[in-house]
Amino acid sequence: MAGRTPRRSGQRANSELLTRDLIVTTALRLVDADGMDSLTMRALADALNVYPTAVYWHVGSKSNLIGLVAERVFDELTLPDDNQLSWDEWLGEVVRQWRVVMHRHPNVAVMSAAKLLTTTAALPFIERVVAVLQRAGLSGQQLADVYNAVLGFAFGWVSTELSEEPSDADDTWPAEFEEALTGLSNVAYPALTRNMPDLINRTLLLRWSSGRDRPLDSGFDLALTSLLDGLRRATRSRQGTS
Amino acid sequence: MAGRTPRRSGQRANSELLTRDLIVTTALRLVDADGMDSLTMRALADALNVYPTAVYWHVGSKSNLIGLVAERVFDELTLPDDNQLSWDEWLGEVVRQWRVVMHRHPNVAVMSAAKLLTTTAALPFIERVVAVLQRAGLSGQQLADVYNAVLGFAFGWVSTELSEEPSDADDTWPAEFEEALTGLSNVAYPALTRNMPDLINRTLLLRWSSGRDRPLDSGFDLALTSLLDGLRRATRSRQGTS
DNA sequence: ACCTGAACACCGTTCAAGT
DNA sequence: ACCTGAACACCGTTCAAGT
Repeated sequence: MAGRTPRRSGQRANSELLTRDLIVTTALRLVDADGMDSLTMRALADALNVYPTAVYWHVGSKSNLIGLVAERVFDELTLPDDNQLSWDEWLGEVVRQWRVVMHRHPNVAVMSAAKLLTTTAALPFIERVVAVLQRAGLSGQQLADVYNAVLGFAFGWVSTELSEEPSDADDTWPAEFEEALTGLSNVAYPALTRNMPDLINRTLLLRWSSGRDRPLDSGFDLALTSLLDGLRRATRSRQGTS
Repeated sequence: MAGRTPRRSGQRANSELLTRDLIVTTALRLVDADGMDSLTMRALADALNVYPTAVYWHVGSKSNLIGLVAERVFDELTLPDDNQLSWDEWLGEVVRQWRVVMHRHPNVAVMSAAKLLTTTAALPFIERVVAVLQRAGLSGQQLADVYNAVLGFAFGWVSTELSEEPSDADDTWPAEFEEALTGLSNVAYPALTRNMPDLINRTLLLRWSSGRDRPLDSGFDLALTSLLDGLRRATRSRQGTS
C-alpha cells in the first residue's frame, strides 16, 4: 500500500528533524489513539515518515521507547502544595491527580501497572511523597509500608478501572454477556439477581465497558477515603514503631 | 530446526487426545514458565505436538484462549466460610486468598488487571461476595461501591506488586538503577536519601525486583486492613444511603 | 469432527551500506 | 552522526484440503 515507504529523498518530509522527543510524542499519540498493541516500530516509523531503523537509532529498543512514553505521561502530574494540607489529605490529592492523568492516557495506565518502571525521572515526585510522610512523623518500615499501600492502590486500582476491552472486531460478546447476566436464575444467584440493577456494567467482573467509557467514580472515592482514613488511624496508634 | 514440525503420522505423539482442557493446561504452563509474551499459538502448538491450526479449531483465537487461562486460575480460589466472620473479615480473607493464588501465577495476575474480563465462570464467586455484602446491610449504590473498592484494590494492588521486570536479556539496568539511587545528592533529595535504606528495592518506583522475588507483605497488610477499617466506618456512619 | 499444510500480512531487530 | 535498504526469524490468522 501507499504510505508504507518513507520518502525517497535525503531529507524528511516536514521541516522538523527526527528527535527522540518527537518520536516519544508520536508514540504517545499512537498509543492514545489505538492502544498499546498498535504501537509498532514500523507503524511509528511510518507516522514519522522514516525507516524503522531510524527510530532504533534514537531510542534503542521498543521496550526502552515504552519506558520513555511512560515518563512523558508521568510529567503531566502536577503535585499539590504540601503546606495547608495534612499528609493524608495531600496524598489523597496526589492519587486523585494520578487518576485524572491516567484517564487521559488509559492505555499507558494499564501498561504502567503491568511493567516494572525503573526510571530516575520519577525521583522528584518520590522525594515530595517521602518528604510529606517524613514530616508526618513516619519513618523506617512504617514509612515504606504507607508509601507502598497508597501508591500500590493508586497505580493498581486505576489500572484495573481502565482495563481494556477485548478487540475481537466484529464480536457480539457484550450483548451475549449482558444477556447471560440479566437471565440469571434467582434461585441459583439470589443476592446477585436482587442487586443486579446496581451492579451490571457498573462493577468489576460484571461489566463489558471499560472505565474509560464508564468511570467508577464513587467506588474510587470510597476506596481512597476509606484507605486514607484507615491509614491515619493505623499510623496514629503505633507511631514510630520500628 | 528440529521440533518445529509436528509428527507426520495421523495421530498425536502421546496417547492423550487434544482437548480444550489440555490446551489451556499447557498454555498456563507456558505462561507460568516464561511469561505472557512467550505464549504464542505456534509455541503452544509445538508443545502439544500439533499444527497451530489444530489449536485454533479448539479455542477460536488467542484472546479467547487467554480468557480461558484466566478462568483456570480463578478456579484455584477457595473462599472462606461466611459464617463466624464479619463481612469485612470475610472480604479480607478473600483478598488474601486472591493474593496467594496470584503469587502462584504472577503473569496471569498482571494480565487480569490489564484486560477486561467478561466471563460467566466468576459468577459463583461474585454471588458469594454480593451475598455477604447484602447480609451486612448494604444495598444499592453503596453495595456496588464497596464491591468495586475492595475488588479493585485486590486486583490492582497485587497486579502492581507483581508487575514484570523488563527482559532486555543482557542488560545492566538493575545495577545502574541501584547506583543512581544510592548516589543521590542529599541536598537535592533530603527526604529520599535519609530513608533510602528502608525504601530501596522495597518500594514501588524504587525497586528493580518484582514482587515475585520480593513480596511486599507488610505494605499489602497495612493497605488491606486500613481499607477495610475505613470501609467499616464509612458504611456504619451512613448505612443504607443509596 | 478434527487436523494437516501452505500461505498472507504482519512483527522486532540486526547488519551493511550510504551520506 | 544519522538514515536507507535489505534481510532474518518470528508472529496471529485464514483457507483449502485431507481423513
